Formats: sequence, structure tokens, C-alpha cells
Amino acid sequence: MSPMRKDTRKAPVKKDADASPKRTVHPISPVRGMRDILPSEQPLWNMVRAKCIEIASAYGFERIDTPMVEETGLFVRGVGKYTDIVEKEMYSFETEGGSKLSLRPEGTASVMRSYISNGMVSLPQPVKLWYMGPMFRHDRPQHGRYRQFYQFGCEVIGEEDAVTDAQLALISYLILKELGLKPTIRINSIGTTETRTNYKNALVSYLRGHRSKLSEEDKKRLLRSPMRILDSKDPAIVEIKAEAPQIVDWLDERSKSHFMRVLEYLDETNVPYQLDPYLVRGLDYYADTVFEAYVEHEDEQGHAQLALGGGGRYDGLSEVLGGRETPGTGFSLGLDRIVAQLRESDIKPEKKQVDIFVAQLGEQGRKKALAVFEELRKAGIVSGEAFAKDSIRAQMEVANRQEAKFAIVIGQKEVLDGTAIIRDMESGTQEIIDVQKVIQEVHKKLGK
RNA sequence: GUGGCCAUGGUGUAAUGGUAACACAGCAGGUUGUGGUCCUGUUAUCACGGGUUCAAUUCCCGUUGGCCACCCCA
Repeated sequence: MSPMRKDTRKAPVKKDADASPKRTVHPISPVRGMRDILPSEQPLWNMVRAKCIEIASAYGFERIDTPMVEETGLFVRGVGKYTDIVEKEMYSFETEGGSKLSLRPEGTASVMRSYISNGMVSLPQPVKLWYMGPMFRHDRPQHGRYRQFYQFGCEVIGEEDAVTDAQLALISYLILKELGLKPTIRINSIGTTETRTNYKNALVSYLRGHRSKLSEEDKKRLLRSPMRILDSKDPAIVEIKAEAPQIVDWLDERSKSHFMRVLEYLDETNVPYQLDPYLVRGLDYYADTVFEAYVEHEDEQGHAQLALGGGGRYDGLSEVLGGRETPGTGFSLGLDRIVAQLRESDIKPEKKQVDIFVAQLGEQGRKKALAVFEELRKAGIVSGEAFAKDSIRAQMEVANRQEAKFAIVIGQKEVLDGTAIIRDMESGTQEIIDVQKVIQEVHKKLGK
């Protein structure tokens, strides 16, 4: 029992005698829209991460990690200059050398860039990749929306067959479903660039006919991105939408048959999906198939639909980024939102239980316990400890909190005898065992 | 980017123009040999800055942050 130990314990609380009683340093809070994912939240996150990886791996996807910082031009060209993401949500900065860089707002552009710059064309096609990591968008924080958020995504590059589109919708559905959510897929086809140009013209002239009902914001979008108006929740727009031209009617034969095949494959998978003729995604690289995965979400007003992820085909992206013509299709899921939904649905991961807690008493006991803990660890037994605590009582409290099934107590006496006490935390019964045989005793107890 | 609401210990809350109460969690202890109950102690210059006032945690303004809606999206 050294006084030193007592000092250490109190150190964090003790105030510097010389310092003024006032705290002059302001506490630092996280930057707006950023947050910590705490240890207590990690098991749920891990459950989500593990499910994503499990299913992607089963479908033959391999992991890729791309940098979080890219040239701003990658996103301007890839995602689209006039998208909201690029226009007002990117964290962009210039380096001293004059490079214009951005924190990635999404993953697909980077993956395609990597495919091109690493010459993955020479790999057996298609190349199937998954990624997981933080994305950054400078948007106003809100429910299920952060400035740093986490996405998991899958990309299939080098394959144009419609079955791939269906598979990706299936995979995104499966991940959510197997986590315990009840997702639905909403799907549409937005055809080729040419189709969209023609459709946009028709849409704009239709909307012009209702110009008086459009908000200022929507009037502006009439010129730049008229299709986005269809996303609006404005009741006036919803009404106008009902009569608006639908892009399906403008699809060329190739797009039409591609889409029909996607739907046919989807029919085979039992994925619940809805055709949404007005589904448009916020990124320019999409062509033909687009889809979103969403769940019903309860909020104060009643319920709304919350998108947990989305994706689609991006056959033109490679060329826009300077690669050769390469088809691609993919999706991404919002991990933060999935975690939030799981919490709302009260879905919890299985708790990892401590099998055995190693308690010690006295200096000799502590030293022996250190060795025993390591033996247990090597034997693959999940163990707990609180070696810095002196009192056995405090240690038992920790053992109890950790919900340990058993506790081993090694004190002065046990060290001398070459024994250890093993205690059943449930019943409170305990017995003396040979310390040499700790591992086999524990195995025996846990085995039954 | 626009608008609304909010800001008290680690967490959740309470009260009050005269410096704060409760619950839970944490730590220590109830004579370093034993947990889940109990008891004791301990843990807040009331987000930050300024103003009004004899006096502000309480009123006002600003800042920062949070929540929510719009916009948009994951």
C-alpha cells in the first residue's frame, strides 16, 4: 500500500495550488455538425458495419479505401457543377502550393477515379468494390444529418447488364432488412443524357404553365435543374406533379428494355419496390436506373419517409473523369441514419459478456494476477480486470458491472499456496483451485 | 442559406432578482478478502461575452452550440 498510488488517484481532481481558482480556458465543444461516436454506441455501429461487410463480401465485393481529400475538380466534374452538393455543400480549400482541394462529399467519384488512375480496366471485369468511411457536406445539421457522416457503398465497374442494377438494389435492401429494419426500394429510370434533355424541355414548358405556383427557389431551378423541382414537398408542387410529364414516356428503346429487365430481376428477388416516376437523384452522374432505400419514420408531424441510401447507374462518369467509356453502377447507405433507425426501433446488438474477472489483493496478488490475465487472454477467454484498484470490494463492483460470469481472486494467501479462488458470480459459490490449472478450470466451467 | 424553439453538475431534470435542489451515473469509504440492496462523503463561479440592477443562474443583447422545419440529402 503505497501513498503514491493514492496520490495518483486524486491527481485529476486536485487543482493546481498556484493557479487562480478561476478557469480561464474555455471548454472546447465539437465543431458544428460534427460529433463523437462514443464507446457505448460502438457495439451498434459495429453491428451495422459487420452486416454491410458480410453481405458485400458474400456478393464478391472487395474493399477499397480512397483518400478523404481529393482535387475539387473531381467532384465538380463527377458529381456536377450545378448540384447542391458541389455548389454549396463542399468543404473546399486551397493549399499553399495553390491546389484546390475538397473533403469528399460522397464516395463514387473517388472510386471511379481510383479505377481509372490504377488501371483497373486491365483487371477481370467487372470490378466490384465496397468502401466505408466519413463523408463531408457543409449542410445545416438536422435530424439524421451531420456535416461529417458515414457511408458504406458498393460499386460495380465494367458491367452494363441490367442484372447488376437489380443486384445492387437487392444488396442495399438485404443489409437493411437483415439488420431488422423494414426498408422499401423506390426505383426509376432517368434514361440517357439525350432523353433527359428532351424530357427537361417538356417538363420546363409544363411547369411554365404553372409558373405562378412556383416558389422563387423553384423558378431559379427551372433554368438550372428543373428535374429537382419534382423532389419538392411543397403541396402546390405535389399537386402540379400529378399531371406532369413522366420521364418513362421519354425513354429510348435501349433504356426502356434495360429498365424492364431490372424490374424483372427485382421481381425474382422479392424485394419490395415501388416505381417512382419522379425519383431524381441529386448527382449528375446518374443515367438509366436510379433507386433509393427508405423506411417509414415517425416524427412530430406524424410520419415521413426517410432515405437511408440510394444509388444507380453512372455509365458516363468514367469519361467525364477522363477515363475510357466504362459502365458502372452502385449505391451507398447512410450509416448514421441506419444506426438512428435501429435505435428508434429498439434493435440492439448482442452484448459481449466478460467470461471471467481477475481480482487481486496485495502486491503479490497483483503481480500474479497480471500473469494470470495474460494466460487467460492467450487462451481466448474474455477477461476483465481493475488492477489499479486496491480494494477487493471495488473490484467486485467492476466485475458485477461487467456482468462477468466468474471471478478469480488471487490474494497474498493464494500466492503462497499456489492456488486461486474461483467464484461463480451468479450463485456466489466459490472454490479453491490450483493456479496452474486456471485455464482448464475456466474452460470446464464455461463449457457446461 | 431562411425561420422557430432551446442552453443549469457526467446524464436527465427543478427552483429562484440576493450564488442552486432532486434523481441516476462516477469516485472514495462503511477498519485493502469479496459484487448486485443499504448508509456516508465527494462531484456546478448555472455555455461564453456584454448590458440593466445595490445584487443576475434568473431580465435584455450578442456570440457559440443544440434541436426542429424549409432547402437539400445519407
